[in-house]
Amino acid sequence: MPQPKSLNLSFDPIERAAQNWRVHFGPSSAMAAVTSIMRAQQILLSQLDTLLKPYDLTFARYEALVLLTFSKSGSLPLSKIGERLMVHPTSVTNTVDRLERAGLVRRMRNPRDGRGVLAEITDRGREIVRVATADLMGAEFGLGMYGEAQLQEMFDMLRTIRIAAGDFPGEAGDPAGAGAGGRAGEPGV
Amino acid sequence: MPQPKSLNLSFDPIERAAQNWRVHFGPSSAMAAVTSIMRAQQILLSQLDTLLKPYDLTFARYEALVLLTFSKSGSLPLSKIGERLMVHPTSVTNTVDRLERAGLVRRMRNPRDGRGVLAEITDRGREIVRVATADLMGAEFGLGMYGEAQLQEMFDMLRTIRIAAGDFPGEAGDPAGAGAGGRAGEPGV
DNA sequence: CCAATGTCAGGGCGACTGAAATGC
DNA sequence: CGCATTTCAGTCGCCCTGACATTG
Repeated sequence: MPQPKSLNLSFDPIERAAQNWRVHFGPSSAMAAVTSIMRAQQILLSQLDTLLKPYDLTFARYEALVLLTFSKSGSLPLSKIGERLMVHPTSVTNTVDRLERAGLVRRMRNPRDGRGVLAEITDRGREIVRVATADLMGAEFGLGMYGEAQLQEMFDMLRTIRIAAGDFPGEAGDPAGAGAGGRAGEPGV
Repeated sequence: MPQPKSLNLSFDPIERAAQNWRVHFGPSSAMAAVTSIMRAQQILLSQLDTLLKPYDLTFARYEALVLLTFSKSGSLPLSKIGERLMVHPTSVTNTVDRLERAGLVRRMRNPRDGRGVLAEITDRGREIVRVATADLMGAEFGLGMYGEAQLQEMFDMLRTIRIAAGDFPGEAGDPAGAGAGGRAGEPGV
């Protein structure tokens, strides 16, 4: 958990860094953007973890729990969890360990693949997700200062990075100028 | 260092999560935006750390080093470094420890404050910054897929979060209060 | 046999708390 | 004295590598 300190500077440290950067090295918009993303993530993660602390959850563990509630049977192979949450297999093991110790999840052998293990959410797990989610939504995930359109814009903008990183195919450009209007809706899949 | 794995999914995991979210909990743009920021940060940090690895630097250490090159004397009190980089005092000690062990920085007593310690960049440190920076700029900080205007937009957008978190006063940047839309400014506080 | 799944051991990194030494 | 600066010890969280057992 990063530091949520107010740190009350009288100036924007990133903007100042960008100015210095320009003087010493040249153009700096990319550097300013990267640093902004880093700091924004730090702030948000800190806020979310703080909100989740009463439930003895971190955001990573919360995400895993939510994922399980989305599945029909309330259970998923650890491999699937790792894939969807984009985390390393050993991290999944660790996450499930903690959730299991907290009684929010249960490990079971995968009936359809003896190599695999299923994580199944417990009733208690479902209840925790319910109340924790209410809290997070109440806090608007720390993004209450944005409007719907801005949130959409942010999502669209950052998707470019994820596509470039090879997270998923992403099919180059938007089909037939669906650009601004399109939301994260279901793309016919 | 997070996983830079391609993970090659056939769909956007965040978009899918957003769809599920809508079904189970309701509106989800904030959730999608937060998750996007998290993933973008992970991707970028991974790329930057990979670029810096040949120099035995992490992005955090690199930032500290760069900050020192910006100062006139090539040295700064550790407290100042922590303030500018927005990191915890103990983290600064740790960062400077590593930089010092690598011979990129030197500790010296602050002549103007016996309590304080200065970190001074060495010639070798300056040289490392030079080449590492060239690498990072060559890679456009992992943001080469964006245009100048988009980078600017991203910076502006994320600044709202930083201001709301109290990083700095904000809303003072624009001359004559030329507010291009509602800013999250607090007048009295 | 080879591939996939999961676990464990071990290490790195960064953030944090609490306590202490030093000097203002 | 209180306060600021820095360090150290220890903890925690997450990520990663490498090795291993089990199973398909």
